[in-house]
Order: sequence, then structure tokens, then C-alpha cells
Amino acid sequence: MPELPEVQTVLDGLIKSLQQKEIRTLDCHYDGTVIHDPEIIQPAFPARTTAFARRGKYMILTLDSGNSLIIHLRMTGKLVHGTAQDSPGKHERACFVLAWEEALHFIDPRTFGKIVICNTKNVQNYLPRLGAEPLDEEFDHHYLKRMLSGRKAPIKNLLLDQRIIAGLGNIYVSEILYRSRVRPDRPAGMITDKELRAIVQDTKAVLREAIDKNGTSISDFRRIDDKSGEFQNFLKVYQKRQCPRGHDIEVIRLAGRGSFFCPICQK
DNA sequence: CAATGATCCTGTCCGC
DNA sequence: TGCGGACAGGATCATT
Repeated sequence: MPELPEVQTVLDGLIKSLQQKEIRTLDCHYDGTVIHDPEIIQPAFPARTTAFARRGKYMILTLDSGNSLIIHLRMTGKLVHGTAQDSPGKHERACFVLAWEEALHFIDPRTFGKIVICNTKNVQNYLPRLGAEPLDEEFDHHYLKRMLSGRKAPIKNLLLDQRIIAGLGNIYVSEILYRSRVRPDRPAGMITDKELRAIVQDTKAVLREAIDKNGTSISDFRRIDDKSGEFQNFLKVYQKRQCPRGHDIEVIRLAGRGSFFCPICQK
């Protein structure tokens, strides 16, 4: 499940493998995967990428045709660098055809992923309201306190809310709360200042470590070169039976998702 | 507005 | 061997 570190890993791979190469076409092999803005500047292709950016779990590529690409991998999407001769695989939903028979294949078994091509001036219309970037200075305990004060929903639900923090998903929220020693079902508004500071620090630390390890490959996530990330080897509670201190992990359902935590280490 | 639940979708796993 | 059903979950929409 690509979260911020996985998206950043894919984006870093794109910056290296796509660079300013000419994109000749964007083929769609599954109805609904590629979304066209009515105000696309024609011809959209061929085009070259002039800027690569990430906002939350969205990748935004600025093209020199006046258009932009917004890519969201959702659950199972991946981009794989290959050749244009590869016949579309069973789960290939779209394909960027490059010069010299190169291609970027968009593989997405569960079909939730999306690629938007839009006029660059319309990019914001295709992005939802997103909260702070967790690695920006703006994301500190003052911000978190402001967003969570008075809220009664479990802390985990709100850390997953992209309108509050952009980029966290189920795996990293579980890991962050374990490090901060806060139970995921605690009402968010009741978290102490000291704990909020810990959550902010641990969020930044976990994300930086995970980016450093090229993300977490739990099920489908792969890098552009189809290699796995390595952070799955450093998870402490997610899908674990015991925490590092040997206590049994408890699994509960929050926000419709499996939530792993240590009932002894986390208060 | 806040909180919760259903929905989309398919590969995988489990029990029979 | 194969079938049905539960499960996985990011974002969005509907409901209370």
C-alpha cells in the first residue's frame, strides 16, 4: 500500500528513469484509469517533464505541453520501467510510451489507481483538500494540537485523515503510534502535549527512515525497477504477533482497518 | 461539522 | 480440486 515513503521512492525513481525523456503517448488499457481534463492543451503529446513533485500521496509531473500529470497509486498501483514491446500484462492499466522503445507500465490489479492529465492551471481542481506535509516544518505539535483539539474520534482515524496530515496510511500510523507509546483508540482530543510532541517527532523519524529504506514492500509495492523496498524488515507492530519487547500484539478495527498495537507498551 | 459505514475492486487465504 | 466467503484498504460518498 503506497504511503508517503513509497510514493517518494517511486517519484525518485521517475526522476532518474524518466528525466526529461520524451513521452510519446499515454495509452489507457482500463476504462477509468486515465482521466482527461476538458481543458487539456492539444497536442498533449509528445511532451517532456519539466518538474516532478509530490503532495501527500499524489505525484504531480509538469509537462512542457502546458499540461500536467497527476498520478495516484492507491492500493496496488505501481509504475514499472520496461520496453514498449512488452504486451500489456493482465494488470496493466495504462502505459507511458517513450522514445527508443522504452515504456513506463502502470500496473494496478485492483484498479483503484488513477492518472489525470489536465491543463497545468487546473491541477488544484483534481487534488482534494490536503493537510500539512508531515516532513515540512509547518507540521509541528502546535499544528497537530490545533487540528485535534476537541475531537473525539480515535487518534488513529485522524492521523489517517489526509485533510489533517497528507501522506500517512495504515502501516505508518501503526508504527508511529507504537513509537510514541499511544494507543490507536485514544480519543484524539485527550492526547497530552507531551504525547503530541512525540507523535510529531516519531512521524518525521519513521517517514525519513522509510524513505531511506526505499519504502515498505508488504504486498504489491515495488520500485520503478521492480525491486522491493526494505522498510518491511524494520516494522515493529504492523502485522506482527509480538512487539520488540516480547508482548503480544492486539488487533482491533479502527476506521475500517486492522489496527496493530501493543496493549502494554502503548497507553 | 463530526463521526461512522458502505463502496469500489481483485488476489489471496481459509474452511469444507 | 474447487468453490464460497471473508479480508485487505485509500479515498469518496452517503447517512446519522
